[in-house]
Amino acid sequence: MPRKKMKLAFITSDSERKATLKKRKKGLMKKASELSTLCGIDACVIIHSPNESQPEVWPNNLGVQRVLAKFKRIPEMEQSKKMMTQESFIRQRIAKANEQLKKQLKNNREKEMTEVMYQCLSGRGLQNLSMVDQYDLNWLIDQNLKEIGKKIESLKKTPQRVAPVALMNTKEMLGNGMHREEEKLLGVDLAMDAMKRSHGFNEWMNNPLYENMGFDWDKMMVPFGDNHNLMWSSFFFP
Amino acid sequence: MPRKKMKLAFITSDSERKATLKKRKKGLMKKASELSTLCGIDACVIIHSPNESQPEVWPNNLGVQRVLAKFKRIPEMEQSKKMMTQESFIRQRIAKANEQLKKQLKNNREKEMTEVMYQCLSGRGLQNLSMVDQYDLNWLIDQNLKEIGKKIESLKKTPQRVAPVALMNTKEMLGNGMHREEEKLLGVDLAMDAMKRSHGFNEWMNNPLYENMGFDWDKMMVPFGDNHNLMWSSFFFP
DNA sequence: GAGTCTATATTTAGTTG
DNA sequence: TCAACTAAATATAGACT
Repeated sequence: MPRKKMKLAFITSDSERKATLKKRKKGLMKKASELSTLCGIDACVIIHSPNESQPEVWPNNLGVQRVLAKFKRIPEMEQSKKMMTQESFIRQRIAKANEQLKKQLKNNREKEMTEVMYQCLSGRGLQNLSMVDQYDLNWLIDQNLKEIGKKIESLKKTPQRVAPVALMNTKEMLGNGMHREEEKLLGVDLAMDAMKRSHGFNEWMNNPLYENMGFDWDKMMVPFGDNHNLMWSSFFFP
Repeated sequence: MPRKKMKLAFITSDSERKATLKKRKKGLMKKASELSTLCGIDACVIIHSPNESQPEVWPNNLGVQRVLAKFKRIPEMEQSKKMMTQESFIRQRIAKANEQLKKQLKNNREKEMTEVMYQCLSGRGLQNLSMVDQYDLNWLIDQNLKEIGKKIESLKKTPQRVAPVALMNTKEMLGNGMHREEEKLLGVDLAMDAMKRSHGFNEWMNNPLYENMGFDWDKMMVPFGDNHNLMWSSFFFP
């Protein structure tokens, strides 16, 4: 909806509500008409406006009767089976929104961890990281190393000897810090600019942003080990 | 509809039709849901897809039953009165489209005549103009002169004496050609650039563009004098 | 109120994986 | 066939008449 994104709730102003009803009723009828024409199907729409003794229908009285006749023919039990009920419809939309949220959160988490990795490589230590963060960082580094490994494989034909890096133990690297050469391999010099902001990760873990947003964390959690703190890891980096 | 403006007709390709049905069905349901929420009304949608024993309905079985109960309560005779039938709905849309077309055509005609006026002022004669064109040109010039008159009135406080131009007889001007000063008043020098194209107006009157477009000229004509050739004039410049 | 206009929001045809 | 994406087409909220 234009000019302003309005929220989907009952419009309290009488005049506005009436205007919207008029516009959208027309729109709905048009859509029904198009659907029927394009796909050659039988359909009907019935709208009971307040202060109107007559309902407004599409396509017309006869059409509605015909569609209703078909509808009536279906036994009660069957009707409630495959039908798209209002509830299932809303449920579906919530599920979709949650999925997108999840994707975005995973994305954000990856970016956070990438930043931590670069901070670590630039010399600042890991002492402020929680177990969860360390776990995710580990995962992220492993992913990067895998990619590097692939790249090295594809470069094997050249005479330079760089392969060993890919075989190094990740925890060793984290513990001992990396040497200048490996840093280069990871593109540190080029990406150093990305290190502008620095978050307190414990604060982030309790970020109020993710509270009260009707997001069912329990349902989304996939068990992975016993440690409840591993929620993030198990969910985003299984 | 995106990417390409598709024509509103039965989609022959099975797979495409099915895909469209799926998308649009969802869209229609969403619209119905929004309308109901925003305006607090009772409504229902029923769609019978082929190869589906069950119809798909909004909002749900119970909701449909309730809406139908209300619908049934209305006596047959009344039902067909105020209802928006498919026919009246389409008729309405055609009327609207025709109105827009009419507006556009009037607009175009005004532009054409403005061009003719400037051609005339730049020295080329009127010998190729039909009676209709001359009539409309006359109308257009009168309009322009009225505007000039108004402007002059609002400039009366200044000492310059320019008023007489607005009082000149339009036909005299057309017949005798205008003098340099009046030309300036009409903004000829500034607008001379607009004179790029030149149409044969008789050709234009029979322009195939306006044939076979389902446009009911007879119904749109408003009688004005006996001369059938005055159609344009009477319609656009009454 | 009922239309008209127009800047945005939403829908969706066609495309891609 | 399906879902995701994207660019274009449509729908429409708010402003204006």
